[in-house]
Amino acid sequence: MPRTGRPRAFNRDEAVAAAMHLFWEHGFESTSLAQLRAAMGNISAASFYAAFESKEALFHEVVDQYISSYGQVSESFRDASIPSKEAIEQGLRRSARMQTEKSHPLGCLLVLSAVTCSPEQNHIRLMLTKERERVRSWLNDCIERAVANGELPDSTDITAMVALFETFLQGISTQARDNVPYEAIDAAITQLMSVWDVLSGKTVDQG
Amino acid sequence: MPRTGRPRAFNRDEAVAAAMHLFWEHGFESTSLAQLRAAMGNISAASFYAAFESKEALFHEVVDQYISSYGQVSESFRDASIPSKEAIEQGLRRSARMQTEKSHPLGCLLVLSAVTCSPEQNHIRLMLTKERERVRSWLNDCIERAVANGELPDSTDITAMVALFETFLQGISTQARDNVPYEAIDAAITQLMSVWDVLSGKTVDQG
DNA sequence: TTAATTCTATACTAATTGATCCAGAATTCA
DNA sequence: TGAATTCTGGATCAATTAGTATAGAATTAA
Repeated sequence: MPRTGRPRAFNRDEAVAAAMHLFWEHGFESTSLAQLRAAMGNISAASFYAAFESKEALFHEVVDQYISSYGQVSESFRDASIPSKEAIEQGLRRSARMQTEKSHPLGCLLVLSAVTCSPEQNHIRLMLTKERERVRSWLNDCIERAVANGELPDSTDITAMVALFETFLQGISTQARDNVPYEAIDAAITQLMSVWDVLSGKTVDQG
Repeated sequence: MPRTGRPRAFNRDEAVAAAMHLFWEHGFESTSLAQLRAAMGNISAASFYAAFESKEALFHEVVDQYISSYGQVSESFRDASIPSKEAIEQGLRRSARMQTEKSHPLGCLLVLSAVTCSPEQNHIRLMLTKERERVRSWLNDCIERAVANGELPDSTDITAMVALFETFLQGISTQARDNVPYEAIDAAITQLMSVWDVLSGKTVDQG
């Protein structure tokens, strides 16, 4: 927020959004500064570094921006006001829908943009791992809640259920990248949720 | 197979294996030629190009090698000699075990080594997508078999079931990378397979 | 009007990227 | 032995990588 000085010639928020799309599509390392600067409005290297400090600092900003926008779909897992089953189902369906939207790159930025990287950039990968672990802990809490309030029996293997839903959730990214349509993933979620009914002891009759 | 000429000073198979580990760990683009040459026995650039033609050609060779070794775990999906449920369960458990082994990089090379890449290398990504589609078609055939022989009812939503298992399968790569232990994924597979029993009309009693 | 401040254009850096060239070394075959 | 063949060491290539230095332009506050 400079009170004085020459005003910036480009829109910072728009520039970050453009960078997000590039990082999302191509990953952190495979996105070059030249591409970034071009997409951010053909800004000069000097302008870039004056505004964002470094490629890595920009990426951090992009991740924050992603989490507080597209990433909100997984907030469903934290919604304690609805049954845990609903929370999980909603989180999965919203994730699948968001990740298959055509208005932005396919899949999840937190899963895709640095699953692999060079040793020098490993801290970037670990940073995204930490973000994924946050989501995992929400899923864990959600299922613990279900056991606590009787939605699921005490004998529930919580670790297994967390791994079940999180593995599926993370798989959506690759599915989306491979152009599997939303409808197919959505139908798979319907099947997946029947695991819950089996556990909760409901009589399930499908077929 | 040269009949004459100066013999190669390094073991070609070992070199390919070393390259596989690097591509697997860091991905296609993030693995540099310098790293490759170092890991392949400190061979010179000339030796590298004489033996492998290019980085891309080497990667193709690595993918072939991977498919006919570690990748064999998904051959279970093609095993028509056992019930489809068993085939799928076995394929998933073997994949989970292989991908969490400590003797090589975590996760699946076909899923991880080029999910994202620069536009110039997009054909590499598409090549791996095709390999994943082969596995998908095996899963599809496997489930169609189950419906054909009465293992699953005619009303089964085949697309949904394929998407269910394949999404989970692909999610294992990220889970493995995030150091989720085999036991947790294995327990998740147990839960996942109960979807099959629900569909097939078995009375399921867990909990 | 002037000083302080902040941004931008241009040129540039050192290091690294994948890849090539060439001279010489090591082998087989005749 | 000598010719043909194949590999290796070392120098080199143009292009690209992330990032910087500098000078001047554009703004605000006094």
